[in-house]
Amino acid sequence: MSLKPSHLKPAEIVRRKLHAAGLKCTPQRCEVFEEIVRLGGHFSADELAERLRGRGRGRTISRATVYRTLPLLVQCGLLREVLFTENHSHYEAVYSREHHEHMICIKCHRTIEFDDSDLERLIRRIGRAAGFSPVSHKIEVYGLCARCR
Amino acid sequence: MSLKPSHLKPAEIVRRKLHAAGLKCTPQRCEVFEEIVRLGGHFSADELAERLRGRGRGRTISRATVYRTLPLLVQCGLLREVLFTENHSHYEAVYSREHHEHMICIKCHRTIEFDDSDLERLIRRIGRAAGFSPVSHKIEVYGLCARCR
DNA sequence: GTAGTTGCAAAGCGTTTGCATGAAC
DNA sequence: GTTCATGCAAACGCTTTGCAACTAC
Repeated sequence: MSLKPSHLKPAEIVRRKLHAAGLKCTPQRCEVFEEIVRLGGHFSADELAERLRGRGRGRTISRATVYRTLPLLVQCGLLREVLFTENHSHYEAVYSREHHEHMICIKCHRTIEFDDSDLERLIRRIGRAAGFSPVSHKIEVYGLCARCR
Repeated sequence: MSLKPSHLKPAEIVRRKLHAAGLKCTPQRCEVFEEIVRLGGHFSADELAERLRGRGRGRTISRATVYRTLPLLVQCGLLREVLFTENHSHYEAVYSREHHEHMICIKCHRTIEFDDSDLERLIRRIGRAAGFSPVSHKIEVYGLCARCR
């Protein structure tokens, strides 16, 4: 990431990123991203739409707009998709978070985030060895968390 | 896997596994599994239901039965879920296939299967280090395949 | 002014479920 | 005979879309 999020407001980040991608910046898109930053973790499109429906300061943000905006934010590198275990998309902000993977407890469904540089390196090496140019990846480990064992 | 699939017909495999799990063995369940073995790769529930609808030798297999059967086959270790990129479940047979991960081309959407023992070992080690008892995992690497570069 | 975005409501699609019938054990 | 599986059709929940009004640029 070239932008230093800590020095910029979410609204400004999203404005720059959208423009960089040749997309228009609208109040709705800003508010979608601001809400994502506010909630700070994983979320489903539906969940987010629900939060924004109540939160409409003056204007309402329709479910359709949320669904249309999220793929755009992924496209301009502000979000990524995660946790495809359930049958609907989940996202999280790339902004202000380091890359990480997920461990998911098969009993309590809590998720633990982790990162491991050896793992990252190995994944890239394996990809290249297969004639592949790795761009991104997703690792999910299922098992019992410390509390549930 | 304790069963040696190469020595047994799919119908026999599924019969044993279902009984071992205390589930009934029905012609429909056998045919579902036979069709899965026949097609040999990934598939969605819907896709499979479609194939089985035409294929009904004598009896038809309803979409509902397919949807009800797949989780049972996962439960008794014959299938696993994979590729959650799309918004519907995908499965593949565990039978006769070694554990493997997926690389997915972001351009042509072809998938390449791979396996790496270092990677497997590392994943398990990281899990344990976090106080986690890893049971299974899923790795998806996205990028450009050799042909699309 | 133009191209693109929004909200609404309706449609879409994969999946699940209630119920009466039927089959496995 | 009892318990569980099946097929059908209807319901479900998340997501997408057509359209007319509106807004960023």
